[in-house]
Amino acid sequence: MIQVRVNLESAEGQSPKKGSLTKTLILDAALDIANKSGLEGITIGALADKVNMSKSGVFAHFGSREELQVEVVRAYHRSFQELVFQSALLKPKGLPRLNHMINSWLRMSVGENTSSCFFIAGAAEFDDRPGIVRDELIKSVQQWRSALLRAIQESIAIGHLQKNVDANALLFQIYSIVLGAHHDSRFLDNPKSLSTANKLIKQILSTYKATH
Amino acid sequence: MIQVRVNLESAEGQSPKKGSLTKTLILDAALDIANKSGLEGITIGALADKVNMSKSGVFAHFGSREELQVEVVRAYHRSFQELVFQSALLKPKGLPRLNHMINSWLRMSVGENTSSCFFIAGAAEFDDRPGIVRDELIKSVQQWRSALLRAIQESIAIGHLQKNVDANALLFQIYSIVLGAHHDSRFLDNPKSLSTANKLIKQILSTYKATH
DNA sequence: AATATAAACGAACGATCGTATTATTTTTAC
DNA sequence: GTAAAAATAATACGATCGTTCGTTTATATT
Repeated sequence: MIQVRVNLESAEGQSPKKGSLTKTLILDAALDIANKSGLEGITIGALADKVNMSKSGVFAHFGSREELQVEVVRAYHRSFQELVFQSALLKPKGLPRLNHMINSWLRMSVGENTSSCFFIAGAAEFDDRPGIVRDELIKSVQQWRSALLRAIQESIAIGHLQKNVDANALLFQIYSIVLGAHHDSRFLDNPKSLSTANKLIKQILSTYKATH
Repeated sequence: MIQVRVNLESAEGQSPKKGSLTKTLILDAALDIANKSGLEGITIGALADKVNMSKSGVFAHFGSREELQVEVVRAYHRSFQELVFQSALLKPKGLPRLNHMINSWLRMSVGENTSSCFFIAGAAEFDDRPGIVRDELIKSVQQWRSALLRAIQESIAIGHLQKNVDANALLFQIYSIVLGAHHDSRFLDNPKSLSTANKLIKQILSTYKATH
């Protein structure tokens, strides 16, 4: 199981300043809540209980609940980058890397635990709610989609996939399958959704595979 | 644009009894709200404003907000049945019927308007919230999936699709694409999502098409 | 027309939420 | 060790929510 944790961004100053320590603690707890109940499930009161602080104490670290949610998205994005994206860069370009990206993303989104992918759950939560949280989510999702698209294009350029493959269409197809797995797993409680998605992606990619 | 309306279920008694009239009115307004803001966007106060009634007046028609939401799901299901499913039965069995089901569903979910498919939006809203609303949603979705599966199986039996097609896998694939289109349209504001989905489904079905 | 029933209202309650204000404690810096 | 600064707490406010209750109005029945 892939677990998301906050990596504190103590880049600039080298004195952690205690305050940023607890802020990390709070964000960690917020990630936990959001994993189970979505970003809208993050309530300052519940968060305060979880970290044994007063509401106002928690609140003071962020200017508003919206800002808190934005920071949660950012924290998740950083972890996602690390766990899914950067680890895929260790794999060789082309299909190996693309496959690795998809697989770890799938495991993260449709894992055996109750957790869920923010990019998917958040999209549904905020698709009709404009604001900075939605903006931050879109930014993250587009970045992730760009990474996937790049991996597809590289697979084509290298010769792993056929030259005439429509990269954008394939991206849409892959993204849809992950959405489908997420849906079947979380909503319909279908335990086979992960393997179904894996099989399907394998099949699709093999269809597009270049004959060498 | 496909518009969802409440068809009052005055099957039993033949005197509409005024009360059920306004109940229909309320459900209609609730459908309107839910289309834009989801089932959780249905608030009794907002609903009362919309139909020019008092909160308690609205409330009295349903035992609770949850019951109200359940009735909204049921009302949507009836309309869905009528607009998408029953109209597809007029088409000949096999691929024509299957295509019709998918197309009207897609138009309904990813139309140019701001509306959204309850089965999709509701799934995301209630995938982590147990209760009677979730149960009702699952019931509806499973019914719709069964109908789609049947259409696929008939297409195979008739000989429109190859005999070795995995019906359940194809169902998953189709459902995922609609989810993807919904996602791209609602969250990413991609205006091409409908045509992308249509093209992809056409391509997939043609791959599985039996050579006759 | 009189009566019984159903529908709608108005006001209030209790809970929860985010947030602002003010005070207190703890940490940091010198 | 002491003063400045940062972190946390205590409290309260206003808003919104679903819900309850007693009353009034409208409809149906005889």
